[in-house]
Amino acid sequence: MSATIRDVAKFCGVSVSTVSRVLNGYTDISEETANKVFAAIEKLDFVPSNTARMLSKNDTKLIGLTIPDIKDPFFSENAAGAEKLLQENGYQIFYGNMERSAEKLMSFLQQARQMRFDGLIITPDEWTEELLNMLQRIHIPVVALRRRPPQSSGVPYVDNDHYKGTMEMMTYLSDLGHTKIAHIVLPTGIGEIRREAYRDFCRIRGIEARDVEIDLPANKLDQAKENGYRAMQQIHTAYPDTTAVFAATDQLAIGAMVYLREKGLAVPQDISVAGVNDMDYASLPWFDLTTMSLNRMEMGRAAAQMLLDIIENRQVHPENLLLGTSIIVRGSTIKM
Amino acid sequence: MSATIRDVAKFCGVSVSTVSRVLNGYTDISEETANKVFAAIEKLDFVPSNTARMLSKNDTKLIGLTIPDIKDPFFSENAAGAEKLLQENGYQIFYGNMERSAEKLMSFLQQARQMRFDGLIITPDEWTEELLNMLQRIHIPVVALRRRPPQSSGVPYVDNDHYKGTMEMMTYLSDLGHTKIAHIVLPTGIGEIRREAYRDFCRIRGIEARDVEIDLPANKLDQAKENGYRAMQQIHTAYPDTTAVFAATDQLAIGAMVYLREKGLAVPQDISVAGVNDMDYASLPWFDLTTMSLNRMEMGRAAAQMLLDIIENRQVHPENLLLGTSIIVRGSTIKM
DNA sequence: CTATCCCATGCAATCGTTTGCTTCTGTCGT
DNA sequence: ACGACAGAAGCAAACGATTGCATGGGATAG
Repeated sequence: MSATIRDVAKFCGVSVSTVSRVLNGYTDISEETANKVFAAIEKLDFVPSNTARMLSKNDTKLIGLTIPDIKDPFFSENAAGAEKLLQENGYQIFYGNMERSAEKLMSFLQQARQMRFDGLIITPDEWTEELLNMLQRIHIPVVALRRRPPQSSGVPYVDNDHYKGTMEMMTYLSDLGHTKIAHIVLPTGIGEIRREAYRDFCRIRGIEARDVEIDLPANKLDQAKENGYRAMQQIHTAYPDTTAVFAATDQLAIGAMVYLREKGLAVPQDISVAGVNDMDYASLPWFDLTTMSLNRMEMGRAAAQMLLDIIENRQVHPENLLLGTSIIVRGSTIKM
Repeated sequence: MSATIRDVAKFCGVSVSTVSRVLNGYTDISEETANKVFAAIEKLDFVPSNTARMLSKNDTKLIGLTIPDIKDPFFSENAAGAEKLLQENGYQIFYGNMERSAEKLMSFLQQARQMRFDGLIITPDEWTEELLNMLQRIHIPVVALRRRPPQSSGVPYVDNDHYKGTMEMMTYLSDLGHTKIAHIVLPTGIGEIRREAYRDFCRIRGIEARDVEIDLPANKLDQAKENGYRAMQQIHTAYPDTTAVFAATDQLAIGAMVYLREKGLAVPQDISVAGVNDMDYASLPWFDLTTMSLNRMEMGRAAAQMLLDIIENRQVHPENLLLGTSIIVRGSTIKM
């Protein structure tokens, strides 16, 4: 098919190793030879086979990165952040779309091993025994994103500091004068951390905790709006005097707003609403949503950096990293 | 490092080729030997090297797929559609995030060649000479998605039938009694097709064409909302009696709605608004947007099917494919 | 003038599979 | 009893690079 390094060598009457050295920019080659080789490469339209190179060098410069749900732009931005840094360091990213399926994750990891990836950045929906075993077996450096692995696993991870962020949001709402603040909880590990922060805050300030958990399975997070609606309904029924709601995602917040407006309650005049994520439509007039913004790109970048440190042996066992969040104040929250 | 096929062979006292045949499910192997081999594989935790296999078989089962903009969920769904079919056929997808950069596309194609991809599905922002030359050179089967390649290039493509879809939407609006219908044009190839359909429709029905083109560069399509706002402003100034607007994307439509409401005009009572894409927030109460829905998943799937047909020589030169669209009627459009 | 060293290049093993051919053994038909 | 045949397994040559080591020749030093 395509020309090989041998063809190039033959074409300009040098040995294969010489061509290889030219290709890899070795300096102990006479300029004359180098030029001949370049000319031949051009002429024969030769492109070195990555496959052969991988085999020969026994490393692939390939990093596997899982995307839990390709439809969720959040993850895409994580990925974009990681990609940039890795490419700068000569690595290619191999994406795996998990569609929220643990099974797909397993098969991706199996693939990773067959393909001899140099590293992995994963965002599992759940840390199961099976997953930990698999990671153990494949002998590929791995860092986790957004889902805290069990301490004992030794898998380093990068996430936003949801505890601190929640505290900040609650402080913000509290400083506005709100004392009856509800919280819509996401039934995930992260959700639990935020709930914990929420409850701690309530305890410290001596206000009532009003958290309601939505019952959406982890693989159906796209029904978030409906769930926000239902959660708001519950809150409204159980705690009619609530003046502020902190929802665990913007989508939940929007669902809540839909409910409130349906009931003739004005946001923010009657009740303040805040979310998490700063999705791109959060800034639209109707929503104008106050939200806790996560560092999407930066997370990916940080995870990639961590992985590179491990792969290139700069750091065998890096510290976990919790990135700061920030609160974006818009019109959906208002002074009591 | 990892165990090789040789280790397995040695371990159970057979030849390398025997192990290979077991691995590949050949039938001319005694059951006894096969079992021994399986046991050894298990014991040694052997995983065959894909790299070596690729080199040896001279094919990679890798398909490159470009994503113009990872933040746009539209493309993600294209990808998801393609992925499913390809995986069913034993291919892996290698994604490339182009970030709307022609340069990145070129370097991805170069990569594709080095990696010896078996096929490519690309969605270029523009069909440049440079791009066509590159495709010519790399000798990899390719199909295009969503951007019509020049006829002469011979690159087959899959897209929605924007002409027909636009006609349908215009017919719908017209049937509602609207005769003063404006159109917000996207400055892309697809935009041009829709504009053409729009103008043809106006000519046929004998109504005035009121199309305004937005001036957003192709790499800044995320500013669509601002542009929709400005376009609506232009329309409102130039044609104050307009009663319906068909915007080329949902985001533009939303930008238009923002403008209208700011000016105290009610949608749909004063003016009907329709978009294209059925983005997930189009169905939210405030927007409740009538829209032309494109077949996101199906497009990816169809492109993948076409590519497989070429790769596996079932069809050397497939016909281009235009998928049907459908109009989703919601509350943003109303009878005159 | 020769011993030494360096520069540029070639040789050949290696990476881990696949696969066409050969070889061996035992069975069956005649 | 013997050749033909088939089933099961092995040999060794690919696949297309990389790289440690060997080698040749010219320049330099003593």
